[in-house]
Parts: sequence; structure tokens; C-alpha cells
Amino acid sequence: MIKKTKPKKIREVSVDKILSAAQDEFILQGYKGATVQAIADSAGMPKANVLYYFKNKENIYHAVLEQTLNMWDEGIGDILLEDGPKLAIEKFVKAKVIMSFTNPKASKIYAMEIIQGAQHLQEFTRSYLHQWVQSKAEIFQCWIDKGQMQPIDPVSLIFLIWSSTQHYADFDNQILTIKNQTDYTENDITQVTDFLTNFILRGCGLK
Amino acid sequence: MIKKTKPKKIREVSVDKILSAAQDEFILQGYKGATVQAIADSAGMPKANVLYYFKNKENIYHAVLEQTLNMWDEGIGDILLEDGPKLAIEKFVKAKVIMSFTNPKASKIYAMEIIQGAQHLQEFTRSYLHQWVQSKAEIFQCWIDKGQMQPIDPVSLIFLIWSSTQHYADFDNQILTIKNQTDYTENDITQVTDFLTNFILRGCGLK
DNA sequence: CAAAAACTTGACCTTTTGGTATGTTTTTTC
DNA sequence: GAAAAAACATACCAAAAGGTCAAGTTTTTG
Repeated sequence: MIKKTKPKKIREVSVDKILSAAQDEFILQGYKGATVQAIADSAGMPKANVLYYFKNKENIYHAVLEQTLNMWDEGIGDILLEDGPKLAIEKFVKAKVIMSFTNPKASKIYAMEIIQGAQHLQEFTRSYLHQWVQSKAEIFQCWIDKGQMQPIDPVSLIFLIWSSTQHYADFDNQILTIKNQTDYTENDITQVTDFLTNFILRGCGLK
Repeated sequence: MIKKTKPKKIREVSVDKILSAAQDEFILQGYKGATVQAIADSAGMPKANVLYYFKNKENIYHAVLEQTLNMWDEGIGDILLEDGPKLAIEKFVKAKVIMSFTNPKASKIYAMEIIQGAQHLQEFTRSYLHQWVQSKAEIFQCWIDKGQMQPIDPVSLIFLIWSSTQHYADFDNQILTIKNQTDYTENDITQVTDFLTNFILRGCGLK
């Protein structure tokens, strides 16, 4: 038996509360605009207590960012050579749409970070993302070479899928306003998944 | 003859310098993170001078935002019934791509504002944008009814065009990193215009 | 060319905020 | 059940930042 069962209860709960509160504050106010006091209030504890768990604001932000990237990584779905272009794109688009609708906050944090120049990231975009896109582009290229799909630029295709799906998370305010709704419905998710899947497949000459 | 010829030289120049500097600061640091001092430094004048032209930081931001929205409005291109779906989409996509590549800053300011909940906007999104989308959706619907294009949801189509084009402005950092470039080239603009136009036309069943 | 208007600027004030210091209470461990 | 560790909380500090003031300089105007 390993001794470390799960003695961390109180810490875990507090950290989660802080991180959740911090995520909201960072989205609404930006990095500089989010105050430790506001995060503490939102988390329901005194400021000094927040600084007890995280040495400083920068650390809180990094923790939020790390959490966000993990979520992004998990939810990104995968593109597998053996699936063939049609199924692979269907799976990928669906995964991204679900991500956007169920976890818009992560998408927003990430978007703001990139827009502002990725000042707090570094290795992630520079190496990991580059590799991810390259490896997936190769798979698309493979399908194109075999005549399984139209000869289009795979990298541009990936960007289009990213942008068109993430849009529903990042710009949810705008979209809801335009559609005269207060919240997304289950129906919205399936409608958007449907639309994007069909549209993109057609764009790839797969329908 | 109207008396108001153009006696505003010095003011105009100063205001422009401030606005340009402010735009950069707001993008890089967010609303709260951008300091009046930093804007002043970047504009090459003392802080008090900036506050002479704009009563406070909020006013600077509003001016930047207004400038941004005007640019958005001008550059958005139009969708005309008489153009028919193919030409209209070609024109619209091209206008948006050019906007994104030539004026990424405006797109970024706008994106951040929306992501953060459009706290400084109000009427714009709520009425103007809603109307714009509705009126253009009607045109698409008209083409669909006449059998000139596939029966797809026009609103979703508009969102896809917006997102896929603006992506190149908002996420330019990420895209350049992934592509291992330091700047966009003329070639990138035409390549992206080409890709998106063809892809979207195919998605609409117009190719 | 003088008076007024527009512009420039350094000094200053006040509030906000990140972070610390210190002491108290609760929980865990042996 | 007592000592040690973890968690909680109040008061406080120093730096940063928004904004004002008042005095100076330049430009415009009649």
C-alpha cells in the first residue's frame, strides 16, 4: 500500500474554488484587471488565504492557464489516418464543437492569451502546437495523395476548423445577442455540429 | 463658405498619436493593464498632456473602440442581392480577408471586447449587428429559395465566414508561429483568400 | 502686437492593489 | 491528547496608477 491515499481534501477544495473564481475574473477583467481581492471574494475567502495557496497573482494565472491547456489538449480530439478523411473530420469537428459549447471559458482564456501575444506561454505554441499541426497536416496530405479528398491546403483547413468551432465559445455573447437568446440550448449544439460537419465535408469535396 | 476650414492641426496630430499608442497598449495589456503613462510614453508626450486631450482613460478607450467599429463597418464589405451568391460570397470573403491582414489591430480590440462580455459596447451588438445579420440572412435565404445555392442556414454561414477570416487577424501570433514565419507576406493574403473563397463556395454547393 | 485661446509640463494627491507580517484557529499525526 | 502542521484571518505597507493643479509656453486671432 502506498501511504499517500488522499489526505488532501481541504487544500484541493480551496484550490479549486480559487481557480474557478480566478478563471471568471481573468476572463471578465483581463490579467491586470483581475484583482486578488475580487478572486478572493468570488471564492468566498479572505485575500490572504488566496495568497496562502498561491504565492502571487502570476502563479494563479499560470495555474489557470495550465488547467486550460490541459483541457484543450484532452478535448481537441484526434485525427487518425485509419479513420479516413470523412470519419476523421466528422469526429474532429464534433469534438471541437462540444468543447466550445461545454467549456467556453477555457477557450476564452486561451484566445485572450494568444491575442495579447502569448506573453505567458512560450514553449506550448512554439513547439507543441507546431508539431501537432504538422503531423495532422501530413495525414491530410496522405489522403489527398491517395485521391481520397480534394487537394486543399491541410494547414488552412485545420485553421478553418479551429476558428469556426471556437467562435461559438469565444464570441458566445455576440452570437446569443444576434440570435436573441440568453443561453445556448442542446439544440444549438446539434444544429451547429450538423451545419459545420456538412459544410466542411462539402468544402473538402467529401459529399 | 463655411468658416470651419481646417484650423485643427496640432490637436489632430496629437489625438492620432495618442489613439495609435493606446490601441497598441490596450491590445497588449488589456483595458486595466494599459496605463496612461505607458500610452503617453508610447505617444512621446507627458502623461498630463494625454489627459489634456482625453479627460480620462475610459474616454481614450472609448475613442479607440469607436475608431475600431468605424473601420469594421467600412471594411465589412456588403452582400448584394443582385450580385448572386457566387459573386457576393467572393466579394465578401475577399473584403474580410483583406481587412484581417491589413488591420489586425482593429479586429483584436473588437475580439477582446466581445470575449470579455462587451462591457463597453451595448447598442452596437444589440441592435446594429442583429439587424445586419438578419438582413443579409434574408438575401441568402432568397437565393436558396430560388435554388441558386444549397439550403444551408445563412446565419451559421455568416458566422463561419466571420470566424474563419478574422482568425488570421486575432490569432496571427499563433499562425505565424505554426508556420515558422515572422510576418505575413503578400502571398499569404492571396493564398488565404483563394483557399477560403474556394472552400466556402464549395461548402455552399457553388462549385 | 497684444490679448486670448490652445497647448505643454512637472509636481502633487489619493486610491487601489499586490503582497507581507503576525497571530489565531483548526486539523492531522503520533 | 499534546505537539506539529495546515489553514484562516486581521492589520498593515509600499508601489503603482489615475487624475488634478497651477504655472509656463506657444499659437491664433482681431
